[in-house]
Amino acid sequence: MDKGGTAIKPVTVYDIAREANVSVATVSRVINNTAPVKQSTRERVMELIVKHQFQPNALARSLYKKETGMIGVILPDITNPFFPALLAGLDQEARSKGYTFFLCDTVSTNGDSAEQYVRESQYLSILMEKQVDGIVMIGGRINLAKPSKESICEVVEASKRVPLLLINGNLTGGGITRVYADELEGAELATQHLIELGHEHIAFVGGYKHMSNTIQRIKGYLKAMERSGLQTRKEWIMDGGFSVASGTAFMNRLLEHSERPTAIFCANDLVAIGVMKAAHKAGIRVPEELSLVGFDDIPYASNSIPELTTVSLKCYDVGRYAAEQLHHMITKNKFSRSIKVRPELIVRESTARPPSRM
Amino acid sequence: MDKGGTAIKPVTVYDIAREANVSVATVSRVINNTAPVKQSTRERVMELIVKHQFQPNALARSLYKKETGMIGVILPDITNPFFPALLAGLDQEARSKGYTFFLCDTVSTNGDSAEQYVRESQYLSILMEKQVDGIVMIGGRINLAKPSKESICEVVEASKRVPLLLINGNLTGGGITRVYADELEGAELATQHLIELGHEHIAFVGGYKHMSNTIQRIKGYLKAMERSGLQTRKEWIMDGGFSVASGTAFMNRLLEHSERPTAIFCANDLVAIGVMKAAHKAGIRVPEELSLVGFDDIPYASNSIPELTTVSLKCYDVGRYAAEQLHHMITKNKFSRSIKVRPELIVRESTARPPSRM
DNA sequence: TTCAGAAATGAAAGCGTTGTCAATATTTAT
DNA sequence: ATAAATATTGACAACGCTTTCATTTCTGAA
Repeated sequence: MDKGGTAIKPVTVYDIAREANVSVATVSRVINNTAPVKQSTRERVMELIVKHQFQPNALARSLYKKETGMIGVILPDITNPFFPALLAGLDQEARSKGYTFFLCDTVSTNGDSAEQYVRESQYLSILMEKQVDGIVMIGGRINLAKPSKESICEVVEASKRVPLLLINGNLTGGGITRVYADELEGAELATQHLIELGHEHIAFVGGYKHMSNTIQRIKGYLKAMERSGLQTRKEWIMDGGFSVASGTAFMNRLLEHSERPTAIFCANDLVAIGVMKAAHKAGIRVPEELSLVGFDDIPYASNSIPELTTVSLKCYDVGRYAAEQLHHMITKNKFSRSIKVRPELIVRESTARPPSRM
Repeated sequence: MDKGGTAIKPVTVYDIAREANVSVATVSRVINNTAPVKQSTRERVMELIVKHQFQPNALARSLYKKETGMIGVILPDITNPFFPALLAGLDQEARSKGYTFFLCDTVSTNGDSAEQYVRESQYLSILMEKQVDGIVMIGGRINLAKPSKESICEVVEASKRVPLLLINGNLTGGGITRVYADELEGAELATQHLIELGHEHIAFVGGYKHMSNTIQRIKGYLKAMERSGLQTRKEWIMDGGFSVASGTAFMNRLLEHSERPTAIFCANDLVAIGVMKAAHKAGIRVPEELSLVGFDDIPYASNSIPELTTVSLKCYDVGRYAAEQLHHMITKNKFSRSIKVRPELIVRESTARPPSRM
């Protein structure tokens, strides 16, 4: 247990107390301003504290106080540009309330989602053992269209022990508080935009049909199409990925047929960018010959050429609300109500009227 | 301190011990396999542990053992696509050794760097109070060309109390262990590549001259230019940002003059993308009329149209080495030697021979 | 049966804080 | 000067765990 050599022996309240000729209680009082201390002794203690650069041991404090000021965040992949905005919102709000984050990225290097799920479980345990004040879960298993019985059980069980909040995802049972974006409405918005521009042949590509977010987006797309009495085609609804690479693959598959849609609604921005690349390579101009709308409004969406029309899920707001709700759950220990946040269409350059028929 | 209502009263070793009719010592022994326990009692205790889903309190354990298994990471902005790869490397290596991360993002919402620096200090304190086993600092103040006396002092002071490792940055004094990419060599590589393609008129744009990374990159650029006896011009060396927006601004400024470079080496990929956008708007084709090389090899570099030639700083490796070194410092308590990792040129589509003169 | 040695267990100290409660020092009022 | 306040302070238990050291229980050999 001893690490030998170079480390300075940490100074404790006892050291300070001894040297200042007071009791540890008094030292504690000046540190925390928790009770009046005579001016002269306060100064004496303070001096020693700065002299020794004394830093109270948060473990001991938390052990006694039963609060750590830490919030654990479990997310599937920090690399996904979708998350930083969410985290920024969470952070902003949580920091102002004195919390600090414990980030747990469950991404598996080999992309194996089974491995990812076990890491979610592991982190859930670790966070509880570390006595975090609350836990936020984003994506991963809770994002499955059909979460397994065990997943639900595990999360519900955890939520009984520690304030736990779900962001986005699909774990609606068990009375767990959620803060989530209305993906269905977002998809409707996107599709409606295309329709209003005059498009009638609209494809949907991207995502995974076993994930709830994809299902919601497809539902929204279908709803908008139906409302306008527009036909949809099986071959024009494709899933199989959220990446740029999958986007180019989708587009290339679309290109194999003689008939092509005049607009594509992509499951997310990355896919849209992939589609844009493939279109570019095939000599198809966006938006003149092909309109594209993405989803998520990742920072890069405004960097592409042309800039991408997309729908913002208001991640920053989602994060803020989540932190607010969680704080409420921690301090009042109530199950808060779930919050749905409404998305917003961001029109940029990748959409236009369809090419006129000849 | 009581949070009332819904929370389950946590079960402790005492509860298990009482119900199993053994002492807490025995319970501890079966949990940690730290001494032989009779098979029958081990089973009895185990049963109760799973029955109550007992989870030992990591605070109490760490308090006694003086180790938390946590590594604190202080970085300036998780949003910067440069970091995820670094973190992935760190994470991969550190997790295998049983550590878990404590991520501290010091970004300030209003972009005020002064605020950022105080947050670095705050986090440094918080991490030490939370008794992390080690700390990794990336970017921020340590990245300044001239770090302030106080910064250096503070970091050196911290490094005396806890194993501390710097990634990249410029805090070379004080005998602090660093793991860093050789930015100078990277810049040389990039410039050399352009020169070998036949370019003679090469500009450097981006970065901030008060930051050490920018200075290194400019140095490497100048070194390569000089070696080949190529002229450089004051107006073709511009700094002022690392963002896409600043990139387009640089390009537009370049466009104001009648003479233009045939190639631009950008301080990072984001700037390169901004330049590319501005070039596209001005009707200048990349790479036919203008070659572009970026720096960092962020994931997006291969998503742009055309794909960006850039230099990889081997972030993943840097992260892995850092975790290795830090682990060594934690367990052996030695100051490890600093490690320099060599960058690599990634040739993609944004560079070509210069347009032939007419 | 008896005893040495091994195996299994328990009691209690400590890790570094905070908070309670009682004791002491200092004022203020009489 | 003295009693009755009030303002400061200290001793100690508690937080939940691990580990040391001593004790008890068991094993097999004499």
